[in-house]
Amino acid sequence: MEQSAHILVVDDHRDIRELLSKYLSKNGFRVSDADGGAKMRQILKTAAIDLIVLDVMMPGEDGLTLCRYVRENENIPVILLTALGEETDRIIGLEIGADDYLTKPFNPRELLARIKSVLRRSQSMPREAQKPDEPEELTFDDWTLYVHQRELVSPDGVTVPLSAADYRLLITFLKRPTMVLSRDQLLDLTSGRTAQIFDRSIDNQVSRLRKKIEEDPKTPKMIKTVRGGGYVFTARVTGKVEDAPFDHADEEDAS
Amino acid sequence: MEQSAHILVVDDHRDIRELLSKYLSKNGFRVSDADGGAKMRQILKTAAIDLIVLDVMMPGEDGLTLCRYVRENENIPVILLTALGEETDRIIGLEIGADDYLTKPFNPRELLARIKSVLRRSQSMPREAQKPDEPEELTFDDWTLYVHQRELVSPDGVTVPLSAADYRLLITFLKRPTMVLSRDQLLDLTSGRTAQIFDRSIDNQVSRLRKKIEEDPKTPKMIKTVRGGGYVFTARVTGKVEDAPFDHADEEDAS
DNA sequence: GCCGGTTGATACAGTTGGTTACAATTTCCT
DNA sequence: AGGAAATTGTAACCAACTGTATCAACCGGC
Repeated sequence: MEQSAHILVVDDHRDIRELLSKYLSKNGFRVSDADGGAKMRQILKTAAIDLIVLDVMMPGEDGLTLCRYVRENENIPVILLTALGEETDRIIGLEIGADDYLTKPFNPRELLARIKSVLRRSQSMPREAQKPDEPEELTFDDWTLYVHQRELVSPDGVTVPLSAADYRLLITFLKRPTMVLSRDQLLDLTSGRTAQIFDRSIDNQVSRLRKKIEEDPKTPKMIKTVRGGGYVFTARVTGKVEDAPFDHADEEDAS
Repeated sequence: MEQSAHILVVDDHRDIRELLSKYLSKNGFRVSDADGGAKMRQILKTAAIDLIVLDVMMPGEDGLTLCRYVRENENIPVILLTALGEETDRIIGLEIGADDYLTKPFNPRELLARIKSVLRRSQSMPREAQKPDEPEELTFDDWTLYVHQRELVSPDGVTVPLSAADYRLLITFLKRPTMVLSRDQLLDLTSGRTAQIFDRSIDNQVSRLRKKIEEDPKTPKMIKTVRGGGYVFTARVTGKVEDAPFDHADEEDAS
């Protein structure tokens, strides 16, 4: 982290984005911006963002949703911008895991101060440590997924190659065992996309993953279908946390 | 896939209940209401509730207590109604796990907006929190249903394949043994649908399930018909809880 | 550019479950 | 008791849903 931090500004108002971008870059930050969730996710995939400034009030996916998404899928501090009096948002925002918030209208200098403070905090105390008990190995039905290595080892000890999509789908399931996940949710959780009308890509992905991990893919034991509902991961999952301070090789999803 | 969400309004004032019920159903929601904790619990047993609107100020069990109860026993988002200025309640409410709150007096349209927002959030991002003490195995008359695995094993130890609908119906019964459930309730509990006039799908589903688990489907021992009333599951059900193996915390540490 | 691997789209076959229709059963009413 | 009406059981049908083979677009690495 020798060079300046890279800030992502997410706001639906173009003028605010431009204002903030200009102001922040004048103050030595690298800045990207996004007008909504889709763009945000795209940028997160292609750039190493250090901090996100996120407006709560946005059409479509609101800021809280996106904040939670970031929390779930990335490891990047978030500062929320809330409208005056939206105390709910403020409190919920912090509960969801925002690192700070600012009430609009705000003084840009104030934002600058918060950004520096949050960056200082998150650098001195790597968030990896804050993120409680992120398991390093996940075991299910005699299989083991070594999360950091993205390596899946079968009950016989054979390493099964997982493609990027396989891995994303599998870990999405492993984090939510026994929970029925709709295709929409799976699509959102694995690739951040929203489903097209006749989108069958999740079915395909499930089918492919089943071929790799199910003994008999025709009668799956672990990934069960819920007609009209989606899929469930039914095997018992146990997570093992090692106390290795590790830098996330994990966040760079397929770019 | 979704039809209209089913909202439960809990308030001790009859006029508020009626007002909200009317307003919400006019806006396309299905609504039930309860005047207190007892009724609330009863409804939660017999209907598939998607969201609860809960008044904090109530005689007897207050809203915060009930909110905590819901959090611990169900997986349903809660919106709290608090009196003006009761900031304590609000904050405690959110800490207890309410998903939003509204200060009385409020504009019904505001409530509507919050409801939609919470529903959107809870649908796009399923909460990972799991209900504690959820039985893992349910045994009835020498049969065993492995809940997480969605697998049913007969007295001879044979695994009987259950379709998604079979499973939903069976577990609905197993959770409510000796309770007469009307077709309407069963339909709501199994698929969240509301019955059409000549809806016989539950009868069919019962018939199909009987063929799988009754020794003699013509004279059922477990799923009995209550003419004019619905169906009852009459076998004795015992549940076995294994200690939760993996309480994966992606739950954020409250600041 | 070529090659192996990955992933989404498409197509088609196999399943599921809601609907319908009708038979069987129960209730109710003379 | 006899018969009509209401209720329930279930077979059969079919639309909707799901599994997966196949193909095409794409991507990274030589």
